[in-house]
Amino acid sequence: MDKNEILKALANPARLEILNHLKDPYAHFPTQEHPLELGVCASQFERCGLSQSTVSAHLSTLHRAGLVTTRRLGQWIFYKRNEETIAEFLAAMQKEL
Amino acid sequence: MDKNEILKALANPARLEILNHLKDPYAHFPTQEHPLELGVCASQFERCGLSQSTVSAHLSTLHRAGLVTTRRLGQWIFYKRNEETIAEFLAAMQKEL
DNA sequence: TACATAAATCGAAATTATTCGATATTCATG
DNA sequence: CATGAATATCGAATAATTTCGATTTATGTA
Repeated sequence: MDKNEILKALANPARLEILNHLKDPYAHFPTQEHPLELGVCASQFERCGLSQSTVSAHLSTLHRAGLVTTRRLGQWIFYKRNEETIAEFLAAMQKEL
Repeated sequence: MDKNEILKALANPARLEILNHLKDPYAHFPTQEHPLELGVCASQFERCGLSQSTVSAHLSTLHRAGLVTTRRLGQWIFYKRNEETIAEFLAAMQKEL
């Protein structure tokens, strides 16, 4: 867990919104064809008003920081929050900040 | 409390180090002439290997984010952690992240 | 194999962050 | 009022971030 990588990833409103929307996929991504239990696929996040390539870059940043997990199923990649890393980060911040 | 301002302020190793060193001034700034109860004055942070103007800019960023308080005494400005804002931020992260 | 869809990557432009040295400001002291 | 010390601000160079459209890659399907 790289704390600075995580802080840099969180220091952006769009990425914070992505992480937040992932907390309740049923509320925020009701249009997804695939079951939301699998996760949310990348294209769904374009409703935040960003282009496909920008969304992809943000998701890559979140993944690099360990804040989301990915799971490929066919041509789709499903994203979920990585609650373990998020909890570990929050605990570290409580302790060290 | 602007969460994004705080996250941006924290997403930098130098500023994180400043905040951390302020947790135990007696350990990290034993050379300061003035009593450390007043806080730590800006020039003390130059021991982190950054120039005076760079340190000043980092302290300004931390102050703008509300993470430190300042107190002017004569020609010195003493810095302390703003534990209230830090605690508020940590609580918000626990709740919202 | 050809085509369609999802996502990643590339290249470029605009903005923001980081850092410095030099200069300005603020305040105390002689 | 002149000087010195602490801090802030300015201007500039460089690097990193953000964003896009275009292209590429990977996968599934006709």
